[in-house]
Parts: sequence; C-alpha cells; structure tokens
Amino acid sequence: MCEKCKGNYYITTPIYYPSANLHIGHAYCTVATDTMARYKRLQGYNVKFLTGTDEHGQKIEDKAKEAGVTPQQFVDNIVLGEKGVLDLWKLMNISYDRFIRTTDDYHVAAIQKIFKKMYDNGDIYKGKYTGKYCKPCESFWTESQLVEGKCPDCGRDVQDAQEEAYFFRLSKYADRVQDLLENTDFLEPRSRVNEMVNNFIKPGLEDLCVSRTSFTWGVPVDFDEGHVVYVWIDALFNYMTALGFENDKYDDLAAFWPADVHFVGKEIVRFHSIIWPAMLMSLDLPLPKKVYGHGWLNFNGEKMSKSRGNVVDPYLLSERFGVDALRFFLLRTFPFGSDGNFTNELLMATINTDLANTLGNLVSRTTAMNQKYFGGSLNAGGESAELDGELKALAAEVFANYEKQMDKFQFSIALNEVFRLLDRANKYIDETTPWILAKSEETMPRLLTVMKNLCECIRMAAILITPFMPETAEKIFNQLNVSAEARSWNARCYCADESAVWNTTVGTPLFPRLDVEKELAALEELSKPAKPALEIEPYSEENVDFDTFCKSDFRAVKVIDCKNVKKSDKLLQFTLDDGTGTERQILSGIAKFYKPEELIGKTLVAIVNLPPRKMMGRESCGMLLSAIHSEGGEEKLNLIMVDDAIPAGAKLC
RNA sequence: GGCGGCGUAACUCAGUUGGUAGAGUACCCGGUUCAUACCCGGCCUGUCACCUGUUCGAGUCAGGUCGCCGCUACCA
Repeated sequence: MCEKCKGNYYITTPIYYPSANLHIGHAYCTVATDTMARYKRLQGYNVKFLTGTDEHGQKIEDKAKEAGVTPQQFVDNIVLGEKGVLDLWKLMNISYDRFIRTTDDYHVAAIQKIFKKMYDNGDIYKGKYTGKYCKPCESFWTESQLVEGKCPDCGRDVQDAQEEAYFFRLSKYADRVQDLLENTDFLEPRSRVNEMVNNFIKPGLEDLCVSRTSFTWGVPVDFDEGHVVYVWIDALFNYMTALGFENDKYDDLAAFWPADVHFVGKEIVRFHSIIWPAMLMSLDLPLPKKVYGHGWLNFNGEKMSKSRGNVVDPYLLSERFGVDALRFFLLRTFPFGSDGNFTNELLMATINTDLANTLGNLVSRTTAMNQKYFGGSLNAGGESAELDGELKALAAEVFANYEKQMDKFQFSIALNEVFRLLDRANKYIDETTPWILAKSEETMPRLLTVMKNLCECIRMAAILITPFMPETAEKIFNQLNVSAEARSWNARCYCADESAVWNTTVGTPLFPRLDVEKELAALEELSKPAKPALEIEPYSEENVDFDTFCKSDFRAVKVIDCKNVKKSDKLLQFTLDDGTGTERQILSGIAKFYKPEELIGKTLVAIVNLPPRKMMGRESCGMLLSAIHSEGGEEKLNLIMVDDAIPAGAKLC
C-alpha cells in the first residue's frame, strides 16, 4: 500500500436491468456513487468502484423475442450500443473502475460454483414450487403475475400447479438477519429497518426459490439440466465475482471485500438487506459493511414511468446544460435518503443561483480584478487585516463539516457547507471594496492580500467541489494556475499570507445564466416528440402467385439528374441510368420528402416494366420504390437506397 | 387490510434529548459597481394538516381523524 493511501474502499451501484434505456433515476444513483468514489480517492483511499448490468431473466428474453433478436444481442445493444449504458456513463463522467455484466463468462462460471457450494452445504435443496398453471399456454405463473386472477397471456383461467425448483434456506437465517438489521447500522437510513423487519422477518421468512425452469435466459444449473439460476444468486453475487470470487479473472477479493457500502434504490432494499446477507452467511463470508437505500426521483410530483411518458432523459439534460450542472443539481437539491421531486424549473433555478451567480460569478469577478489591478500576477507581499481571519476560520470549519456529512452520504448538506464559504467570499468583496483600495498606491498592499484571500477561498471550494463537478473544479484550478499538489485534499491548509503567490487568468463564464422561460420552452420542444406512435400499412390478405411476382422487373438505377416539375408541388422528375445506355425518365410524387439535389448520384430501386404513363404532360417509365409508414399521424416516406457499389441495371429478385 | 413514512412561510426544505418557529429561493425596498441584470444589506407572510390529551410549557410526547406516498416477497 502506498504511503499516502488511507486504505482500501469498495463502493458499488446496483447492477441495472437493461430491458430498456436507463433514465435519470439510474443516473442519480450512479452519480452519487461516483461522487462518493471520487471523494474517497481525493482523500487518499485506494478506491474500487463497481457498476454493471444484470442481464438475465424472463423479461429480457421476452423483449428480445419481441425485437426479433437473441437475448444476448438485445442486451449488447442496450449496454454497448449508441447512447447505451456505457455511453451514458462516459457522458456523465462516471469513474467506475470495473463494469460487470452478468453474462460475462467468468461471472457465469462463478455463479455455477456458488450455487453448487450452497447445494452441497445443504442450504439449497430441491423442492416444489407452487404457482398457477395455464394449460393452453403451457405457462407457469406466480400469483402476482396474474392479471385479475387469469393468465396474463391469454386471459383464461389458471389452476394450481407445482413445479420442481431449488430453494435457499432463507428461513434458517431469519434471526441472524433480524439481529443484523435491528442492532447494527448495517442498513441505512434507519427508517428502512422497520419496514424490513415488520413486513418480512416478523411474519416469518419463507425459503427462497432460487431456480427456474420456465425460461432459459439465465445461468444454467450445471448439475441439473433444465434449471437456470434465478436472479438472486446471479445478481447479488456480482459484488463479489467482480473482485475474483470463485474465478481467476480478478484477484481483488482480499483487498476489497467486504464492501464498504452498497448504494441501492429503496425498491431493492429487501434483496440487499435480507437475502444478500443470508446468502453470505450460508457461505460463511464477511458481510458488506453497509447498505444504503436512497430515495427516488419523482417528476413534477408524479412517479416516473414509461407508461406515463414522463421519464427524464439524462442524455438530453447533460447535453443541454452540461454534465457537471446536472450532477451538481441531483446531489445538491435532494436529500439522498428520501424521495425528491425533479422539475426542470428547479434544475434551472439551481443552475442560475448556485452555479452562475454564486460560484461562477465569484470566480469571474475575482479573476477579473486580479487582471485589472495586478495584470493577473499576485506577487509576494501584502497587508493582512483582522477580517481575513474570519475567512480562514470558516474555511477550516467548512472542511470539517463537509467531511462529516460526506461520510454520512449527506451530499446536499455537504454542498451547503461549500456554499457557506462561497457566500462568505462574495460578502468579503463587499466588505473590503477592492475597487476603492485600487485607487490609492497606499492601499495597494491591502488590495493584494484581499485578492489572495479570495483566490484561496476559491481554491478551497474547488477542492470540495471536485468529487461533484470534476470538470468545473479543473477549470477553476486552471484559471487560478493551482499546482497539482495544491488541488489535493491534503492541501486544505488555508494560506493567504505574504508568501503566497498567484498567477490567474480570466476565462469564459463557468456557467452562463439561463433564460429560464426560453429553456423551458426548448425542453418542452425537445421532449415532446419523444415517441410518436408508429403505424405501418396493414398486411395484404390476398396472396400473389409466384409467376405474377416474377413478372415484375426490379432494377437498381442511378440518379443522373433530378429536378422539381414546374407547377407541381408533389412531383420530382428523375433522369436515371438503368444500365441500358439510354437514359430513363421517371416521375415520382415525393417532392414533399426530398430536395432534388440531395438525390443526385444515389442508387435507387425501380420497377421498370410498368406501362409508361403521362404525368403533368411528361412521360414516366416506371416507378421508384419507397418505404412508407406514419409517425404520430404524419406520413413518412423513405426512398429505397441501396449500396452504391451495385451497378446500374442490376436485377433484383 | 397490515406495516412504514410524510403533511412547517408563495416554492424547496431544516428543526437534536418538549421551553412561545428557522434556511435558501421568489417578491419588495435600499446600497454597490469588481463581476455572468451580478453582489451586499434589509423587509414580508406561518392558528407548524385537524381534534383531544400529558405537561408550568408541545412543531417536538400519547391517542384519534383526514390527506399523500412507499412496502406487502419470488417482477427485475
């Protein structure tokens, strides 16, 4: 371990379920975890920050089927694809050290070993799982899956049925788990403890069904064909397999297990505070030190959900307002342990008051005065006054309080402290009136010290802001020309005396003030046409016989020229190379969808043996093929464009 | 139904072990001009959801009422 390291620190987010793109709620949890990880690194801890995706299960299997791809292709797309999970974390500056996917080979193999171990030690046993069965569908359902007591697929009656399944002896650990919850601070915030104990443990914990035969997209139970490991073991053990538990891929278990904290949403507190410790107890493994269940973000006072169409897209907001502003807002505004109400108005108000006015403007006015009065160079010398001591004392107090709150995951309160310092610095400017000091040669030494104090306050605040807004902190440090050492947690000693020297530059505003009304309107515009209903033509009920079909002569054609037809707002006139050596003319009513010049040179598809037909007095020999659909009631058309490598005249069949 | 939580200024929220309510924002007024129409100071509003009790005294404790939300397990 290096000399300045304080020790190891292991922190995790949940592994998210990639059945759809992630939303602001996932971003919230991940940003909080990232901030904590950065904070610990800043303090000198050797941090391991894990996040990832939980990729198995019925729902993914179903979604993939709907999309006509394999489950693996489906999750690959959501995780690796454009604007997928990895893209989002990159955009949001998430500094994870490791990313686990439950479909990773090493994880799958490890889960099989873990399952077997628990089977061998008797904590997993084969039993019967009682549920509901729909005969016509040959489907097995749980009570909660039923829709009004009927089969969710076909709506018919279901009957009691039993299925073979493996169970974990959760009940065996009920007492130990209850003790863990009630008598330690394993689970926080404390209010979650009662919910768990009263709802689940006191009524009597039932054994947990840990395998399935009703779907196949999961880790196979390697000693019993047809069974796949159900979510619990597969998903929860990610926190350990990612460190090398039961696999050779990694070797960090000794250093980082048990985890310092699992951040989880309140909806999965049960799994992490009851099932997870019980499974670890079964294998006689150390328990994580803490599980923290954070609150949810609502939107405009309502729960976010896809069906309500009020899911907030972190991509959109990051791109529009900047990643740091969004990260800051999420942690500044909402107490981490309870729910928060996300509104666009609040986001913008926070950006304006805290980031533009208080922080950005302070940096701006300070660097501007340095430039104006000293050419940007604050040399040794100066003259202190009693007032300066207040700043110094406050800075020390702020650091202490900040640390205390961060260690309790109270991000918003920690940030309050930072703003106490920034507010004080702004007030200090009013108290010292640098613009008056600058008027007389006699008061220049005092002015010098005043500016040094301001620079020092800003530097201090920038250190504290680093975990929340890494890019902004760096911008500030660069403007103040702060050395690498002076950006660190260890450099939190306040120094604005005669020996201090600064070289600062004036930059562009860190956070431009937003015109709230304008931005609201723009956001409205951007999020409205989110997903207009797609409609396609009904399929033809009538069959066409093969010979008739074969008579249609489809050819690749290249656009030599294309222009609007006079007096027609619909027609485009195409001059085409059809490979015969003579040009072919086709008219097409697609002027609404394309500008003539953008089509020249494209390779299209035409049917060429339709009888010629006159349109607006011009002859059209064939028809160009397009794909049509409607979107939100609006007709859409796309010409069939094929690879330009296909020669003119090539027959399509 | 059961369990848990919440209901405090126009808005977002603080209020440790009970002692006649606070912060930030917004509004308004004044100051200032280094700065991103910014900054500084001041002002304003509250039967602390409702009722009843314990107490010398309750936003803070107990009981009840109303409203909102979460959990109620094998969905992830």
